[in-house]
Amino acid sequence: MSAIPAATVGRLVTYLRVLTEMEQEGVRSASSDDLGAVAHVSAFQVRKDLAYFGRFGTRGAGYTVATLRRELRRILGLTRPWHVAIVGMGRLGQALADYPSFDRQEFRLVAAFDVDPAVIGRRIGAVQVESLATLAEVAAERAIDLAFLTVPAGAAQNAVDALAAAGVRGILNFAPVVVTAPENVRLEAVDLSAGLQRLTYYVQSEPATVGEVTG
Amino acid sequence: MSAIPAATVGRLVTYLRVLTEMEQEGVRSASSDDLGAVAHVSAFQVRKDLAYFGRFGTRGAGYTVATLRRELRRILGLTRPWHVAIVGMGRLGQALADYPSFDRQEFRLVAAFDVDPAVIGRRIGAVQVESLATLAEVAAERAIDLAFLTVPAGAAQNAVDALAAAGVRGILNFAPVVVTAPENVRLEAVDLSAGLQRLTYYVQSEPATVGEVTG
DNA sequence: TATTGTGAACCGGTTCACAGCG
DNA sequence: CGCTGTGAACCGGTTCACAATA
Repeated sequence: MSAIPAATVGRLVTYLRVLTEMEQEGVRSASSDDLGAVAHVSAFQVRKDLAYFGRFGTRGAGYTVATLRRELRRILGLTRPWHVAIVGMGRLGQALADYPSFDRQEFRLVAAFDVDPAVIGRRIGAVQVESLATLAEVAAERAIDLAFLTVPAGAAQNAVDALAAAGVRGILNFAPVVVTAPENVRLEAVDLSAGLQRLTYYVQSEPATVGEVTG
Repeated sequence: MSAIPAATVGRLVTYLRVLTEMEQEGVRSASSDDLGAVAHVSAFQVRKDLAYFGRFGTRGAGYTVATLRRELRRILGLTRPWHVAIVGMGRLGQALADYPSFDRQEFRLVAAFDVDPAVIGRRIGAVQVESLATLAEVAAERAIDLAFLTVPAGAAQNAVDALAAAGVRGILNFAPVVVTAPENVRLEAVDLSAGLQRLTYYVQSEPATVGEVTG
C-alpha cells in the first residue's frame, strides 16, 4: 500500500474546516454528499479520502459530525500543542504574531527571531524578539516544532539551514524563493507571490464581465 | 487538446523565479537539466511543461535565460500592469499593503477597503482606506483587476460576492474558509491555516533529529 | 431504503525513449 | 555530439458501480 496522496491531505484539511462550521451551526450528522457539496468535491472523493484512514461512517445514515471532526483532528496531528517560532519580524512576521490560531490550544507562539538590532528586544504579540544567532539555544530550550519563515528571499536558505540544524521539524515558507530542506524537515509554501502569478495566468484571457448581463 | 494542468501553471511560476535568479547572477543559458535541478523537478517535466506553449529552446544548446524568462512572463500574463485592491485592512491587510511587488510595474495597489470606521480614512502604504460600501464605484473608476481578501472568515463570502459583482476578475483568498465564486472569477487560496495543518500531518509521525548525527 | 466502503475501470499527468535538429 | 521536443508507456489518483449493512 502506497502513501497518502498529497491532494488527499489537503482535502482532509478542508473537510475538517467544513465539519467545524457544521458543528458550530448545530448540525449533528452529514453524508458524503453533504460534505462534498460544501467542500466542492465529489461524494466519491470524500469517501475514498476517508477510507485511507479507516471507517468513520454509518451505512444508511452518514457521518456523525462531532466524531468525524475528532477523527480528522487526530489524523492531522492536531490533538497536541505545537510550539511555533516566527523567523523574520518584518511587517508580515509581526502581523502573523497576532494570528488568531495562536489564541487556541493547538499552536503556541513560543519565539520570534530577527537579525535587525532595531527590532530585537521589542515585544510583539505574546513574545519578545530575539537574535537569530540564539536560535539553536532557544529551539532546544522551548522545544520549537514548527517555524514561520518570513525573511527576505535572499536570507531564506540560510534560515532554513539554521532551522533544520536546530531540530525544527516543519517550516511554513512565506519567502518567494525555491529553498531546499533536508529529508526530515517538511517544507510547505504559503506563497503570495506565486498565488498572484497563477491568478494572472488564468485571468488574462477570459473576458471581463460586470454583473450578470453584459452589453 | 485539453487544458493546461494546474500543476504545470504552478511550475511555470517556479521556472520564472529560477530564471530571474539566474539572470541576476549573469547566467546566459540553461538546459532543462539545470532548470529542473534548481526547481526540484525532472528535466522531462520541464520540457513537457514548456512544450504546452511552444518551442523555446535550441537543440544541443538549451534555453537562453533572458528569452525563456520573457516568454514565461508573457505566458503568465505579467507583461501588463494589474490593478490590485486589498479588502480587509487588519494586521495582514496592512502588512500586504507594503508588499514589495507593489514597488515594481506588474502589480499596482490602487485601493484598500474596510468596514471599520476607525480604519477608514487612514493612509496605509500608497493608498487611503475606503469604505467597503464604495467598492462597486471605486472598482469601476480605477479598473480593479485583482483583490487580496484579508477579512475575517465570517465576512469572506459576502466580500467575494461583492468583488464578483464589481467585476473583479481574480481573488487571492487569505481567509481560512471555503468560499464560492462565479465561473468568471478566479479564486486562489493562500492559506496559512491550511498550510499549518498539512504541516502537522506530515511532521507528527517522523522522528525528530537534531543536527546530522543522533544518539 | 439510504448511504457507506471498496475493487475495478478510467483518465490524465508524469515518465520515458528516442527521433529531430542545431 | 548534445540537448530539445514529443508520441507512447506507465502509473497513480479520480471516478464509478455495486456489494455490504445499519
